[in-house]
Amino acid sequence: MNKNFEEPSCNVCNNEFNTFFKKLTPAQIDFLNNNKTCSVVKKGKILYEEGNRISGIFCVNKGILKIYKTGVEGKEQIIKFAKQGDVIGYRSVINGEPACTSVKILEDAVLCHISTPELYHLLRENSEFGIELLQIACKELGEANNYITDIAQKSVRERLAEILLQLKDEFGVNDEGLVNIALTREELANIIGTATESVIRLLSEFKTEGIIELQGRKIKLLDLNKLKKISNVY
Amino acid sequence: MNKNFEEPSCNVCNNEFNTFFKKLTPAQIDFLNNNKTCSVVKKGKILYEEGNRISGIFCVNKGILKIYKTGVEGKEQIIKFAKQGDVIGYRSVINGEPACTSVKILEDAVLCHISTPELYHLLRENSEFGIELLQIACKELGEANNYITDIAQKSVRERLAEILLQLKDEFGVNDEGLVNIALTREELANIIGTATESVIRLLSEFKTEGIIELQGRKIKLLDLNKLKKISNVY
DNA sequence: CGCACCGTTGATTAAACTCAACCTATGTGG
DNA sequence: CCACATAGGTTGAGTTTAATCAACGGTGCG
Repeated sequence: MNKNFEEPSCNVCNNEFNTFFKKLTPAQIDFLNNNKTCSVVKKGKILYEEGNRISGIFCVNKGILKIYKTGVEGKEQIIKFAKQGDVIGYRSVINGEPACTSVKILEDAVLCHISTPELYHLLRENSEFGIELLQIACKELGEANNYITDIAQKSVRERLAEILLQLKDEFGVNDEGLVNIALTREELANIIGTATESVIRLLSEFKTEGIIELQGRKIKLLDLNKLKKISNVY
Repeated sequence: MNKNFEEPSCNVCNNEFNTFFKKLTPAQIDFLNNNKTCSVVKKGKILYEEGNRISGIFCVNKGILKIYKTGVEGKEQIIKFAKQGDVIGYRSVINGEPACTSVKILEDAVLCHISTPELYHLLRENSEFGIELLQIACKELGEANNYITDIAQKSVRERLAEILLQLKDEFGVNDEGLVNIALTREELANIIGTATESVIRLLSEFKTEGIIELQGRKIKLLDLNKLKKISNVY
């Protein structure tokens, strides 16, 4: 845990991102600020693994995190990503269970840790805060349900198109139009639940069809309408 | 809405099932009792559909409900079932969105309706109640994540075996050893995300292998260990 | 009686996985 | 500095799984 950096203030996160603690009183925000512990975590590090007991939740101030499960024969299934303003680990903390996912840092991150007792203190003291967290959980639940339907019913081609659009929406594009997240082909495969080779073949099909452009791991979406059509999203 | 029946009391549900309102004060339980509206809903009825605005949540006092989404080309994807003690509809109410699932009654049900303002009143007044609902949401979220991994990685055979075990755990068996839920072959297919014919073929395989016994729509699991082995659950 | 729904089986097709080989870039140790 | 190892990316061939299409039997109901 590197401490040679300026710790982000909860007020700043609160103002700049759409955080889940926006209903806290100033005094409660101070409480958070005084009790949280922040750290810089380097790319490649594993924050925690499936089965670990975790001592609290993490707020993401900076960076990109990959949240995944390990399925049959060790195959990784990516559940979601977390970035600036997101909170992770609350599921395990709230249910008092070991983590059911692992978390790996994809881009150097700044994370703030709120311990379980501190979280519960705030949840008990401020019911609006609990409602806020409930909203996050319900939002994720809706997304998970959509995802189940997609994986169960759509072809790999449809799912890949859909994921490319989602990644663009979630991470945006840089000034060259490249989507702001660099994933290996294998990681893309582990999101949509397919084999690496299938992703490679489909990406090069999309490229041939002029729908996308590839620059190593970075992808530019050239024809959003075609992608939407392929993905069957309305 | 048939009113010729005895309305269940929240106290009774609270004592007999593991409900999410066990942290309410007696006064708050009274508030619920006085404000809820109960109804008998017959098998086959659709309680609400994807896209509907719903005016509150439902507690299940009796019956079995099927919660599903409509995916590509109208194909149904079953997300989960609800029974005695379960609560449904909270995701939409909390997020202030239209329902993202449809609900159909599979077995005659007794349902109690709590309106959105009443729910929020209790959530604001009693933070422990909010935590309780948060726990339910987090539990479902964990199940959804497991399900995503299963559908993405396991074969149809593995998934069918797993679902049979889950249905037994969730609904139990009657005195003849038959699992207490009657689903059509198509519905089984719509849980695991496959074609009806595939389910039929696999069920008859399992039967030939002496793993299960079929009596119309009712299923008896004869060899749990083999099923666990097939399903790859540890 | 005839229609609708469900269940079943067989034959064929298509989607996607697996396996294998090979290439490139990058990093490591002798 | 070279030899080698490692990880990621790509392509082709062959195989497997599961979907699709089609036909048909049973059951219940208006």
